Amino acid sequence: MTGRKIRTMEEFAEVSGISRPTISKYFYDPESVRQSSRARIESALEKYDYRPNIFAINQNRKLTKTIGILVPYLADPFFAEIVRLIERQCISAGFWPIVFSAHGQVELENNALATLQSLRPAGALIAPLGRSSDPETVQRFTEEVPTVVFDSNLTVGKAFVGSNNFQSIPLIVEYLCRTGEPPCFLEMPPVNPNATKRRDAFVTAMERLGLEPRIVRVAGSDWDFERIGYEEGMRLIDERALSTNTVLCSNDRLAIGLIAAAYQKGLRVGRGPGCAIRVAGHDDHPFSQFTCPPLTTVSQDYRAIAKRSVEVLFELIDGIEPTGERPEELFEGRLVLRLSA
Amino acid sequence: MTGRKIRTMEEFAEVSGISRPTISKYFYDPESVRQSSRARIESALEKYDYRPNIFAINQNRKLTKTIGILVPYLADPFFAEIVRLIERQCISAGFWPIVFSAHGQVELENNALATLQSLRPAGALIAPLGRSSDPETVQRFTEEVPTVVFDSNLTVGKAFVGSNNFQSIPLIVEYLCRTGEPPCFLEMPPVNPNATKRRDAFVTAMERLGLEPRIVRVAGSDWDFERIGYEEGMRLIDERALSTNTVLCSNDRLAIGLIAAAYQKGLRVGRGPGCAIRVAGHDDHPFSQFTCPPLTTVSQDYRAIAKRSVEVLFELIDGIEPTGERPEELFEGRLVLRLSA
DNA sequence: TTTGAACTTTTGCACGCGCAAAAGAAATGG
DNA sequence: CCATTTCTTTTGCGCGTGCAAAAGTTCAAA
Repeated sequence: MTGRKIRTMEEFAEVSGISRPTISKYFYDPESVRQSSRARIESALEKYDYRPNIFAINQNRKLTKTIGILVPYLADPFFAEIVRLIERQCISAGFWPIVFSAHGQVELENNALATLQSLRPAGALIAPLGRSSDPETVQRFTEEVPTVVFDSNLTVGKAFVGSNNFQSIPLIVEYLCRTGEPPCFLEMPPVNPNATKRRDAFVTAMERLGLEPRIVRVAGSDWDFERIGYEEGMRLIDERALSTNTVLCSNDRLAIGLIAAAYQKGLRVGRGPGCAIRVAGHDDHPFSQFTCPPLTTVSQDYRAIAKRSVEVLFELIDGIEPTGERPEELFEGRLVLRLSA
Repeated sequence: MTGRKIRTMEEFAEVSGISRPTISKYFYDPESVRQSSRARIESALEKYDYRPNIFAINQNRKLTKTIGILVPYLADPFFAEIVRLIERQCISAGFWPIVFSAHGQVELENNALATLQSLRPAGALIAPLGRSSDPETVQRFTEEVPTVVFDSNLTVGKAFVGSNNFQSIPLIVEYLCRTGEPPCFLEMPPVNPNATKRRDAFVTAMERLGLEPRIVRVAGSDWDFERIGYEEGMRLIDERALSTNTVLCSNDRLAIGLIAAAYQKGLRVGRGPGCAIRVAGHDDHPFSQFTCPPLTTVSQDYRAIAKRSVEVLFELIDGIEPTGERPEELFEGRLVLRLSA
């Protein structure tokens, strides 16, 4: 890294001895120029510190290399993890992922969408807030940029990739019924379609087993699930409002809060003798294996969801539009038996 | 939202009846134009859906409204939370935060730095990987863009904002010594300066109390701290290698893993009678209150760190350079007494 | 080995993208 | 009437893209 500062492609063309249009081609796709040219460019790149101006590039190119990722709440370990996987995929495919979080608020989601759109990304992967999303804004966004929706299935975008709640919930319901008292369902705040789908799946599963589905609604409408699970747990235990010793939580974060409440109240959690309550979750989020006891849950297939979302988006970007219905790819959950239920 | 699509500022100037330069001024700072002009522009904005082209703006303006945020590992709840706070601050000040995560890898950190730099941000808030960072790359970055470093104090950038490990660690060490057996120190993988600072602070604190500082080094060099804490905990318990019943972990994530290991091994964690081991952490990260038992720890002042980092950056952006030494602002930890120690 | 036709890649040039900045003139407001 | 604010005009930011001409490459035939 020596030599004078290079500011423009023109200057870089001079010092590298290659014409500017060719340099331009090179930066779009290094494969698209002759080997000898590429070698000369790259050796010049080692001597001079030059990077094309992103803004000038994007202003003129039809297709950007930017990919927008939007999640409802990045501090949620589920999203943190899935974003991590998605980013990795994008980077290794030569794209530039940019992450936005709505932090649970519509205004921020709309804001992020607007910012994202003005970045003119090649495509976007979005997990909308869900219920509190502003449908019009999301809709308008998806009309402008090729979008794959994941996790939370608003019926917008070109495709959806997520988990099959109607497979995963019955899986754990049947397990719980087979091995002990039938569960009641601790319902997460209905922030998105998953919430209601999981509840409905629970009802169906229980009825199919000839059992009465008992649902416990929780107060709160934000993303502070551990707290909600904890507070609701404290209340339920205090008021002896639990009609069964088994609780299926609609997600792991809720379960973590509930387990904390049980601990606080001296209720032993688990499926062994001497245990007062069984707690199960849904998602197998990154920290669920470290609860005490470790959480029995249904995993979401993080890798598959991330991988497939990105694949579908790349197909969209390459102009491969899905024919017929808007495709919805649902991955199956896997039972993760640990000690809490 | 009616009328034809507006594509350029020129067109928008036409339909709003205001000249283009004035419109330009408005978008840079709505306060900078006369009330009556502002009103006319804003009423036009309601009728026509127009947003200036980001790329054209940034290409020409010296000062962007973009602010880069870089953290080493976004799936770490500590960083997720602090990023959330920082983003909020930036947005409410009219800036556009863009978040990057190094995902624990140098190449990705360098990559993010390069991408960020080419976005020509007004400033950046970065928490470097630390030990594995590429000093040259980080250094070069900070020379080009006004940078505040937080959490992990590499001696680059115009300022540092973080926690005072030499205050927080003694705080909890003294508490632990006062209320039971002196602790040993479960050392996090030395991924960044905090790791070694906390260890040194532990040694100093113990020596000041006339006690022998015992350090337990853990294997692993990644950011998978819960797993590391768990595996190391299992090993320590199996081998009866713990010389004391009290363990101070250099961060909460490690402690969460250790508590899980203790649970697995049937060791009751806490400070009450019948407890076999006391575990304490550092950070008070968002989920520490939901461990079983809830984690005794020292809090980092998230809000203060986020707030002050952003403030200092804004001062830098406004041209207020710190005089004299590169300032380092350290916030104090607060003892958070819960049940684990 | 040389030649030459057929291809492929590179070059030089000109134009355009949407906007900022600057400067002087004109309009507005109190 | 003078101080602000706005308008008009010009120049330029750094690069993509299309075009025709030039240079390079390949390969079979001489």
